[in-house]
Formats: sequence, C-alpha cells, structure tokens
Amino acid sequence: MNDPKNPPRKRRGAGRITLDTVARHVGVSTMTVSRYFNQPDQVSEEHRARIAAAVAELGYVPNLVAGGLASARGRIVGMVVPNISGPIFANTIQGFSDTLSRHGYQLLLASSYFSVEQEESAVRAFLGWSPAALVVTSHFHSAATEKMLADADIPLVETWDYQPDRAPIQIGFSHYEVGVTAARYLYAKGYRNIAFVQNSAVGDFSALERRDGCAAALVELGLTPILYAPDPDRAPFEAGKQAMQALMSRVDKPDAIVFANDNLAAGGLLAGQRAGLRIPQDCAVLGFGDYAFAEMLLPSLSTIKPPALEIGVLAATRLLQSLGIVALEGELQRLNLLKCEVIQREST
Amino acid sequence: MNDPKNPPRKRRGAGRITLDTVARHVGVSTMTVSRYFNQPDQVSEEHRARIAAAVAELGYVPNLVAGGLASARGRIVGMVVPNISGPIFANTIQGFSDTLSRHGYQLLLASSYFSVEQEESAVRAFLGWSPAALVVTSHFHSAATEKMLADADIPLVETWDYQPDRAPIQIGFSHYEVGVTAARYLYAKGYRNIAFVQNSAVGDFSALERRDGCAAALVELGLTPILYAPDPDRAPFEAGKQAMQALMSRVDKPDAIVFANDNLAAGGLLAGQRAGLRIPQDCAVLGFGDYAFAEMLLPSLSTIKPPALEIGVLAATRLLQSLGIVALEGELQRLNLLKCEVIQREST
DNA sequence: AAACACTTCGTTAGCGCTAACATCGCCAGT
DNA sequence: ACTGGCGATGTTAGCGCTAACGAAGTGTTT
Repeated sequence: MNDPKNPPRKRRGAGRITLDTVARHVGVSTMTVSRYFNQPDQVSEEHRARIAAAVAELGYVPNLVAGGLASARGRIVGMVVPNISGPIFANTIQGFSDTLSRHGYQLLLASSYFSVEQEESAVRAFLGWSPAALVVTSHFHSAATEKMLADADIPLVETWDYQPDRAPIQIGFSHYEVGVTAARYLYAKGYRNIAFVQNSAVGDFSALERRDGCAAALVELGLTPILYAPDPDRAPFEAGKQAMQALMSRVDKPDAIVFANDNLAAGGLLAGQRAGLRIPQDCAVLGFGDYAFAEMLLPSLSTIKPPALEIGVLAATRLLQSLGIVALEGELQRLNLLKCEVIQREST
Repeated sequence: MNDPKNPPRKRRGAGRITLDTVARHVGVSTMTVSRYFNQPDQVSEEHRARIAAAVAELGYVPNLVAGGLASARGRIVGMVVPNISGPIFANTIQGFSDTLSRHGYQLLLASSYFSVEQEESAVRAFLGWSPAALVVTSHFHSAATEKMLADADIPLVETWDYQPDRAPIQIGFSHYEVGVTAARYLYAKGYRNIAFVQNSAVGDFSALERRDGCAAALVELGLTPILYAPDPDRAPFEAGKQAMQALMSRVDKPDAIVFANDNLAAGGLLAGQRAGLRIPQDCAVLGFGDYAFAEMLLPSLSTIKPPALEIGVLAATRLLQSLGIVALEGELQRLNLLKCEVIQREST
C-alpha cells in the first residue's frame, strides 16, 4: 500500500483549510485553535490575537460538521411547523430563528402540513443532524415520533399549545381559553345569539379546541351556541362567505359570529357587506389570528391576537436556557402560558 | 492506558445505535448497510429486506453528521432570505422547503433583514455545515460573501432578482419590468397622470428598480411620472395613508397610483376611501405582491403578483438538477426569468 | 521547601460514516 | 480451461474536529 509509485492519495477534502492549517500557521496545536473558537477565555491573549489574524488571513471557516461529530452535539436546532407561509407560524419562526442566530445557533426547518407522518419524517431527518434541541408544534405526534423524541435525550419544545402533565418545555397558549375569551367578550358586549364557524385544515385540532371552549363558555352563560362548519374543501375566504350566507338565512340569525380564523372572518365580513348587512349593528364578527390585513378591512376586523412572535422568542430563549447558553430571571423561567389579546376594532 | 482496571472508556456516543449495530445484527459489513441507504440498488434483494427489518427493530436513525463529514457534502441546503414572516418570502421558502424535503434534503434558514453583514454571517455559518448548495436573495452581497461563495464551489442560487452576466443560477423576475408593466397597464386603461409611491425598507433595492422601470416607461409613453416617497420611518400601512393624502392635496392630482407593495397600497386605499374618494373612478390604485388580503379589501386591490411559490419550487428544482438529483426537461433547464401577472380587481 | 491550586497548552484516541480500492463468486465467450 | 466482465460484498483509511487526560509553568499556602 505504501508503494512509492502509489502513494496514499488525498481523496476528499483535499486542499481545504482546516483547523490544522491555522494551527500550523500560528505555531500552536490544533486544540488551542479549537479552544479559541469554543472556550476563548482559556486561550492567552497573545494567541487569541495571532489566531484571529491567521483565521482572517486564511479565510478559515470552521467545519461544524466535524465539530458536531466529535462532540456529538451540533449548534443546530430543528423546528417542525405545520406550514411556513401561513400568517400565523411565520411570525413564530421569525422570532425563533432570530433569537437562535443571535446566539450562534442555526435553524433547520421543515413543514408538516398538520400531518403526523410528515412530522415524523422531518423529526427523523433532523435527529440525524444531532441537533442541540428540537421544536415541534402541538402535542399530537405519532407513536414513533414520541419514541424518537424520548430516546434523543435533547431539550424538546412544544409550541402553540399547552397541555398540562406533559414533560417537554411547552410554550403556547390555551386554544380552549381563546374560545372562552371570545364568548365572554361578546357576551359582555351584549350579544346573545352567538355562532362559531370553523373549517380549519384537517388535523388542525387547535381550531376544534377553540370551538369547544367557546361553546362551553356560552352554555355556562346560559346561551345556546350555534356551531357551523362550512364545506371543508373550500378555501377559507370562500368558506367564510358561505358560512355567513348560511347563518344569515337561518330563522334565528346570530347577532355575533366567531370565526376560527381571520381568513374565514374576512370572507364572512365581505359576504355580509355585499348582502347589505350592517356590521357590527346587524351582526358582529370576531376573528382569530390578527392577520396583517385585519386592520385594513372595512370595517376593520376585531380579532383575538395570539402571541406568535413572543412564542418564537420565548421558545428559543427557554431552549437556550436549558442548554445553559443563557440565564433567565424570575418569572420567565416558569412562563409557559402566554396570553392572547382581544384586539377590538370596528367589527364588534 | 490499557490498564485492566482503567479500560479505555466509552465517552461520547456511548450506547448509541450506529451503522455497525445494524450490520452486526444482520450479519453483514457496515458498508452494505451504508449502501442500503445510499445506493440501495447495489444491495441484494435479500439483504435489503433483512436490513430494513433490523433498522425498524432497532430504531436506527442514520447519523447524517458523520455521513456528511465522511463524504464532505451533506444533504442540506442553506437559504438566506431578508425576512421569514413577510408575505412575500414566506411563499418562496415554503415552495423551496417542500421541494427539497421531497428529495431528502434539509433546509437551513436564516434571515438577513436586507443587511449584507447579516447575510455574510449567515453564509459563513452555513458553509460550516458543508451544505450541498446555497440560496441567497438578490445579487447584492458583501465582498467577503462573494469570496466565500466563490471558494465554496457549490451550486449557488440567487432568487428574487435577475441580473444578466452573473454566473450563479438565478431564479427570479425583473423588478424593472414590473414597473414597466404597471405603467403600461395603467396607460392602457386610460390613466394619464400616474404616481409611484415607494418607501421600502433600507437596502431593499428591488423597490427602487420597480420605481425606475415605471418612471422610464411613463416617460417613454410621453407622460411625466410623479414620484413620491413617504416618511421611511413609518410602518408601510401608515406610510401608504400619508402618501395618498399628500398626493391628493396636489394641484395635479394623479388619476392612478402605483404603490411599491400591497401594504402601502392598502393604506392608500383606506385613506382614499376615508377621504371620500371613489376608487377607481377618482383615482386608481395598483399594488405589488398580491398579499393575502388584496382580494379581501373593499374595493379589492388590483396588484401585480410575483411568482413567489414558483420561484421557491424552481430554485429547489434547479438546485437538485445541478446536484444530479433530478433531471429537467426542455425549457425548464434554461428558465430563469419568471413572469409576474397583473391581477385585476376592483381598484383599477 | 513541599504541597497545592490554577492557567495554559499539548497528546491521544476516537466520533460514525463513506470513498476508494480489493475481493469473491458467477457466467459468457473463446 | 482461461480470460474478462459484472454484480455483490468486504477492507482500509481517513473526513476535521473535540473529550479526556496529562503536563508544564506560575503563583500561593502551610
């Protein structure tokens, strides 16, 4: 094998600038350079300066893959969300990503479209990168996912939901409470015949929780909830229109409608207006999500605003805390349940 | 060191299920199991079945970090976007991510907020993961970024823009042409005193290109463009209102306004309505972006729709093509410049 | 002066996987 | 039988980095 005319060839990363290149250039061992990046305070002032110069001069980029393999934990965090482009999760992702990157962590992202199978395959792929932590949405997972997450032995965050008695770090709000809040808010404003409209994507259990919370609260207030679910195949905006038309042709027309999200509500609003309905005098409309357009509608849409960005930021912060990267003070250490806010505009 | 009472300890991934565990369990070499995952057609039918069984039984999850290190290229792609939660890029990310994951690639995501410095640090971090490819937005980069990208020697995609004479794969549309399209569209509809309003975020050069295209086309049509830039510190919606008010108090009121994006346009629309303006009779409004709310406004907003999702899908596809993962046919191999579409609604 | 702590740096041995080659058996062609 | 080709599998040698330990130098204590 060590035949002189057949020398051990450089095959793969030939010529690449490695830690060793830098170390040689400075005249120290590779460990010293490694420490420069990972525990700089263990390196003397002089060496730090010389290593910094060499890194800049050589254009060295640390190979995080090799580092991750050696230390069995990379500075990378996986996150699975139902969708990326939806008005809701985008803000959570943004807050999460920004908070992470401020601390030198990278974000691996995938979407599940509310499918536990897709979630499972995303989690499997992420685990292959030995992430420092994982974030998933809600607490509905496949059995295999649960097992993988448990075996992985890394911090796990569940967002957008809160379920007592579950071990992972949970950051979210209670969808059930959102329903309750909606019911009480409308009751307080004097509405007495209240409907709830919901046609969320298959697998989006949280919309159902909002509905249940609203219905239960109405019953408790002595009212009879009207529940309506438009054709699930329609786009939300169209479904909202359909719902409004259907509800307005009832003999016991509701005087207020809670829509499971702002898209539905916008459809309802428009259908109502086109039918000559005065909103909110004839019928109030309340949405959920505080999507960007809510304030732009005419009448502007009252809605319940979930703390989307805050969830992302807090999820990242709590994660970094459990990794020992940041220290949290006081209440923040225990804060799981964020508050939703009723944004009152013209439609109620 | 090989002292019997002090055996070489298993330190790091102790007990972890590795390729070797699976290989031993089946009774083959690790390479056979490795091939099962990477070139399954080189493994006999019988072994495939037995390996599959063992993988399922043991719950083996391939360590992609180790694989990436060994092969000096991971199944991971980095993407830097200006922002994640904006209505524009979210769709591109979604299309990109979904297309990638369909082929077993993972997405590393970071946002730059239109800052070349932040872009640079994201690119640097991504390169440390030896990604199979990188995606950046537009062609404005720092010198250091350019150098890193060039040295990395991996496929590079620039989205959301198209600049002739640049080497990387570019997928996008011409913002300049969007401006031209807007001008010609409004001209064809009979408008003759056309304004362009723009207050995009600092560093968002593409809005300026739309403005320039629009202005140039108007001049070519023999008209005098009115250019207006509201207070850059205001939120877009508010800035749009301000712009509408300012423009309507001019002696030569425009009869049509092009807004650099739909947020501005929505503000303009609302301010116009509140001022008793009939839209589009007194003044037409044209946006850009086709944000989700455009169809929900009253009057619904005419806008120019960029192919956001398509860009993401095509970027991923072209990337996979240049990695040899998928084969593209015919025109798709050369398609760089996607078309924007005028979505005519009620506001023009 | 011995003992101890602390800081700074080096040496060694992998992390789990795959590229590159080597090998083995089997069949076709001559 | 001999050669060559092919398909399936095994062997070897790292990929670039860091955990763990060790050691040398400095200062501090008893």
